Amino acid sequence: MQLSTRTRYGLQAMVELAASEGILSLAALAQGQGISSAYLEQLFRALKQAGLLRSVRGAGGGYMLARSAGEITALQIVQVLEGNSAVSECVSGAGEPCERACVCAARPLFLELQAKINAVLDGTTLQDLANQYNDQTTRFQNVR
Amino acid sequence: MQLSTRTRYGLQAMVELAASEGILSLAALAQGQGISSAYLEQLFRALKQAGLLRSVRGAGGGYMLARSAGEITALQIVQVLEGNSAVSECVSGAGEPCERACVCAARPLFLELQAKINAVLDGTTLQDLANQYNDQTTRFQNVR
DNA sequence: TCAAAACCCTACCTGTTCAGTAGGGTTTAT
DNA sequence: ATAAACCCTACTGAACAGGTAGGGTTTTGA
Repeated sequence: MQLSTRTRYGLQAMVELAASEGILSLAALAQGQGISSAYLEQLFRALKQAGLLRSVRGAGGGYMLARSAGEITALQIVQVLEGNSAVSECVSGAGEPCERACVCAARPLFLELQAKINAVLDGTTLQDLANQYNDQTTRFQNVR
Repeated sequence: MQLSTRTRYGLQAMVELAASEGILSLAALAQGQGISSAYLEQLFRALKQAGLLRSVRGAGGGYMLARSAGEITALQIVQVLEGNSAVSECVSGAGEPCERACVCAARPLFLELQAKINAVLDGTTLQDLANQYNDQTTRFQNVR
């Protein structure tokens, strides 16, 4: 039931991009999160192919959001990075339900669960997260 | 993000027990779901240790719910069968948040997600699922 | 009584996935 | 032209999911 680290790292890096409102290099982002840039690169490649990121090559280059932060939802990011985002195969939109669907005792529960999860993810944009992130960081710095 | 088959099978079997309102043998339940009784047994042992099931040994024995179906929630079952029921370590009630919690961009999202998931699971009892199951089965039989 | 049904328990196995590394390419600013 | 930075493929090691195997012990019912 856990989200993968791919998703966690990817989300965090996307929020940093949203908060910085500009271009950031892979190396800078990776260092900020304490992971290797090679690993973060894999995640960013997937996000780029999905149309959520744009990249600028060459010295001084880096990554930036392909759209405004308010137009990118957590759901979009999760769907790209999480291999299997459905709670159970039988409720993944694409595939057909399992052959026992019409007698599956748990399916109504799974459907409800999936709906709520998607609602939360789809209702949260990078802008929302970036705002919270800024508040949090500010408070944190004040405390120090 | 998927639930394990342990959880799915366990839930389904528990609902069957709730719907039958009596004692059922492991063999009968396993056959009903098309899995081996040895596998289902593992799940049931865990559920028994957690106080959700009672067993009767010997010929003619089997398993039954330890409490009424209305008093057993999906959350209880999931927590027993799903090794790691939290969306992310940093929001699992027991452990402390990760060392980056106060600067984690994604934590507010994870907290909200976890809360909604738990609300759905905790708000669903075996009785609810058994009712839906009976309705469904009845309709299905009528169609045939 | 005694055999079979049924629960009880511990190991083990096997394939997949996660998490991450390695290492070489190509583009571009300076 | 050189170094920064993105681009891409392949591989690896550990953990876990999803079972199987095989031997107990308890109890019923003929």
